[in-house]
Amino acid sequence: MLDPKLIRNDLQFVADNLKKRGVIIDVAKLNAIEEQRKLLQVKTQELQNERNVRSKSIGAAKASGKNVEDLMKEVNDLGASLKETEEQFNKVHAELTAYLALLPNLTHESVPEGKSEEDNKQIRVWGEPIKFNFKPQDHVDLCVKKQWMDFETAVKLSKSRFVVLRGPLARLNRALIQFMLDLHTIEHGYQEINVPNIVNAASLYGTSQLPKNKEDLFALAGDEELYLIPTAEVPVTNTVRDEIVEADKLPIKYACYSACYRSEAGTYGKDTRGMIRQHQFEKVELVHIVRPEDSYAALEELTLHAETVLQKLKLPYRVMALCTADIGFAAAKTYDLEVWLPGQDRYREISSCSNTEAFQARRMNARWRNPATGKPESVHTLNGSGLAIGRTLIAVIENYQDEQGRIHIPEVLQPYMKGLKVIE
RNA sequence: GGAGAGAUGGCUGAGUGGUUGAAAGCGGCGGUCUUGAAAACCGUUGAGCUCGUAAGGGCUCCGGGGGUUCGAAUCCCUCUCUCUCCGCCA
Repeated sequence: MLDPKLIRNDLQFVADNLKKRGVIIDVAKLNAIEEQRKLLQVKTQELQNERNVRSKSIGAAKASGKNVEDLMKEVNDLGASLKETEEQFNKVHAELTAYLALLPNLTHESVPEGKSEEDNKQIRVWGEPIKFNFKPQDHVDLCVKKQWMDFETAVKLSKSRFVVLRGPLARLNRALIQFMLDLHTIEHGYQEINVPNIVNAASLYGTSQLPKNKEDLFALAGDEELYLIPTAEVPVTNTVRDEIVEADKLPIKYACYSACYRSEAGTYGKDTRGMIRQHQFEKVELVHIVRPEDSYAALEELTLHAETVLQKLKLPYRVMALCTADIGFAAAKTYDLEVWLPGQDRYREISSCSNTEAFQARRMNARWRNPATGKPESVHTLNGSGLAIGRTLIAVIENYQDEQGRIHIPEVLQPYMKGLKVIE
């Protein structure tokens, strides 16, 4: 949610910023609705005040034994017009709130302007794509015939876009999870957290997967409105919903392993081969809750923490600053990490690190007590993958293959594989 | 799944229709005393919205939503959650 005060005071500024995303808002119409809201709110409050004052006088009159019938009749008439004004106000207010909930975050001034993902800006490159002296295979060719990776059985069990992992690959998958959690908790100072994988609508509204991106979610059948999490960002960030965090508790840094579930609506025919795009995948998510003045330093830090995973695995990657056309709904600024995949002969997204500033915090009513003012103020929230497990697994498989189709185990993972150096 | 009890401010807890945004205690903050600290004493201490240049007004909130009433923390309906007992269960 954008700052309502900013909407009121400088709507043109908001409109100009959103235009860079390709979002056009009707400034005149919005201003008119806002004007209405103000009028009705003031009128409602005036009538409420009158009712309160008169009702109190009835109490006083009654206590002194006077006849109160005329007084009561007067206030009764007042009640009707109050009710009507209240209803009008509620309607306008709800309309305004619903509209604002659909507006994305403003982008930071450092975000490159663009028209499509083509305009994302490369920030830095780490490592170089390996030159194989044979034709590298992709993860599907490397793993399916050995039955380490089994898409057919997954379809039988569920449907397309699921996978079954077996034996050494299942173990390698687990090793990656362990390695990442250890790295972030022991070396990067994160607190490990384990959270529900099923959440309510309020949580999804808080991190802004609702109301706008409902079609990307798996909803549970039943009387209650519940959803599978599309990312641990939802439950982890919502831990501070409706809280006032004391200043000395900040920054809060959580590392969370979880499965993620996405319907991938609108991606038919995209990445249908292999386990690049699945309905269910695993991820170690990083979340920061910080003071507003610290959030851009925190974004750099969080991104570096995600990069460290790739560096320790010796996987070549590049960092991209998403442009105004490609950046997510809640984000003010986003870096994507893209890992080199020899099987596709290109870089693919493996992590997305975003500063949402106070956008989610306002929706969640997540605040901290600013010692400078003594008042509760919105925190800033950040999130990033550190990293997506499935895609990291693919990257390891494809980058660490040899001519015989064996997969070598990266050094940092060997302790998690009982010292195993190669799987074949 | 069945039966019962409950949800009040940072916490404990009073309040069952009329100056109650809410007693009291604890905690927090400020002060007096003290070399310092503790104790004691005094003061202070919820959030959101809104009008106003300001000073200062006003509105809303006692788990959520709805209703009754001139007036609701207090009465009614409903939902959610918590606790106790029974059953089931990883």
